[in-house]
Amino acid sequence: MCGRISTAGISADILKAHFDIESVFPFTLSYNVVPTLQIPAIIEQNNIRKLEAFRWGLIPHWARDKNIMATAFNARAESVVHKPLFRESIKSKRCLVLATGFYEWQVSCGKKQPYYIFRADKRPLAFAGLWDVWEDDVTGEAIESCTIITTAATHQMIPIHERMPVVLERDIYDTWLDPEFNETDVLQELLIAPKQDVLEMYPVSNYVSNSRNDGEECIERL
DNA sequence: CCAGACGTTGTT
DNA sequence: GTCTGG
DNA sequence: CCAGACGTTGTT
DNA sequence: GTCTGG
Repeated sequence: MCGRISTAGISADILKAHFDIESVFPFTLSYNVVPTLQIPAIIEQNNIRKLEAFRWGLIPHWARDKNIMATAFNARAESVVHKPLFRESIKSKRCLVLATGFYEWQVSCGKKQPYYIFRADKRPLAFAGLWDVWEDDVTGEAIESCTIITTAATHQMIPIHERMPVVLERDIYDTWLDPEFNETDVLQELLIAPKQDVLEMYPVSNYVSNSRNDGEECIERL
């Protein structure tokens, strides 16, 4: 799993209804959302922000230069609580990264077949995410960055890929978004046991494999 | 103590 | 910032 | 993550 | 092979 996700079909009203949020930002629908584009995110309770402002890949506030952790594009649920890179964010800078679905490439016989994966109930997915703010000592430039947490694939996903993003359920949102809550053992429990049978998937064309491509064709069933 | 690392995926 | 390795 | 580029000079 | 852009 990586940053290739889709916001196809999400609207502000849908987000309000599903996430119990009072205000949302205006944003653009995208079928093939790459890490730096319009991925909505909820940061803390009742405060939803456009992830466009965020850089994909967590840059911890203590990083000497902003490129040092360019490859922290995912965090593993199994270790996120203990890793120096994530241990601060996991305590008080958790967020939800919202999408209607994501893509994963199944490799067999050396060929890659992309799949579109989404909730069977058609609701938006809420990925468990982390964020942080990094400031340049010299220029004062501030960069907000984020990442999502991955876990072992559910039995449904296994045929396609070994890992998948942590998809949180509605009853978890409040706890996950509460910056005061920092019982890391409880948080880890939430992450490592993904709910089964929540997702549905179908193969899509290779059109989506080029991240410059966007539009309905990305999620058309083959 | 100080210095240096701090990450994941996928592929080999 | 905080942990690990030496 | 995957796909695609990977370069410079001079001219508009 | 490795980096960049999306």
